Amino acid sequence: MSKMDRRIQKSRQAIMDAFMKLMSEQDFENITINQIAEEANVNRGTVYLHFADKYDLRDQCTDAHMNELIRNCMPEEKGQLTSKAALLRTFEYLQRHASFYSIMLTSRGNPIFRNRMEAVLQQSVSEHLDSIGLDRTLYKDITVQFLVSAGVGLLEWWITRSMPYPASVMVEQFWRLLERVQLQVPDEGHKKVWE
Amino acid sequence: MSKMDRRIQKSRQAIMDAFMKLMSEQDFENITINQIAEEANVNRGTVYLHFADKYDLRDQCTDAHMNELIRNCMPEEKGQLTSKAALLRTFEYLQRHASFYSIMLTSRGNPIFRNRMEAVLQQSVSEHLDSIGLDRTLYKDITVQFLVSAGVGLLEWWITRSMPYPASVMVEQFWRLLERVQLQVPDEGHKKVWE
DNA sequence: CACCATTTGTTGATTTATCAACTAATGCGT
DNA sequence: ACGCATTAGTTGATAAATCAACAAATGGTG
Repeated sequence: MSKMDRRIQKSRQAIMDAFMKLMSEQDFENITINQIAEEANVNRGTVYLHFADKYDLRDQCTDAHMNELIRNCMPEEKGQLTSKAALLRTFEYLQRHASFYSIMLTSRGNPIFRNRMEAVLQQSVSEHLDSIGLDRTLYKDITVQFLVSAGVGLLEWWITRSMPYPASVMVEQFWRLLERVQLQVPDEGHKKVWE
Repeated sequence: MSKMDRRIQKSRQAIMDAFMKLMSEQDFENITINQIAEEANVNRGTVYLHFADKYDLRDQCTDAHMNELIRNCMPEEKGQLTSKAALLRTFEYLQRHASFYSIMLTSRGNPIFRNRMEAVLQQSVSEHLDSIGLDRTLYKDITVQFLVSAGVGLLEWWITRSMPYPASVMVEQFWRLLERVQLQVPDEGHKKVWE
């Protein structure tokens, strides 16, 4: 994965960077391969050498960023998003790369980000639930989807609204909500929060 | 010249940029080809594909910048450095690219910049003297060398002292000195300035 | 609708960059 | 002076990028 010919890395990066730049300037559908190649200073054919078309480029671009996110925020094996530290890293990472994620999230009509993000969290949350043992009255798949939707939705909300709160506040609030559904060991004692 | 394969332009540029970066950090003699290749993100062999060795790289780097200077400051054919406008463009250009020129000028022991600059001005000044007709009592070659040394020396002085005056002041002062040796038509009337 | 320009993909021949492997040279410390 | 490690160049096989030329699709304008 990391032992590729230098040229393909450079070309891919140049093309992706060019694509992102164009995405920040105009609507996705209006972007042409010619523009991308020109902006990337790459022959048009080279684009097709790496990407099937615009859409494939958009998807791979998303995936690349998503992998970076995982690599940076959840260095532990089996991407654990279930510690406060990891959560904070993630929010801060998104904040640093807001230029990308806000573009990807605000371009209406492609739920790619949401889908990929959900897929990533699906596994992470599922494994976590296995490890802590779930209340017998709760269906696992339903609980997973509930938590994943909540998490991704919260992230999207935060990004698309230009991060109205600092990452630390978001993590704190999110953590409290997780405690309420009793899927985390409470920080302090075992007092029931909804009595 | 400008219709080359994209790859060679990119490679040459990357290598030259890397070289300049290293020049700003350490002494020329201590720079290795390995460092250059690594900094440029290029295979070591690629360096040798474009440059014979360190010294060739240093020279070509100088020439490239020099050609850029000429192209930007003296767009007229036969590089005329004999108008106030061209002079101002030149000083301002040097100011913009001070990062390069101050490095090249302060690296002791290689008069490459001075030599190339003089060569460029030699021709320019020589042609100018032909066009305005020289005082019979003055030898042309001597006059040329006098003016060229003065000009280049002034440039070096300005750059190496971190441009203590704005470009406009330098041009104004330089122009007045040129007037004093009566190789320029005075801006205002024909009054003798040294009477 | 028809026209025209642009874009889209594809192809094959060519050039360039990459990599690994090698020898020679240089330098550095013991 | 002797090893020992790094650097300097070189080489040949391979992979990638370039370019030009192509046919097909698209999209706006009269």
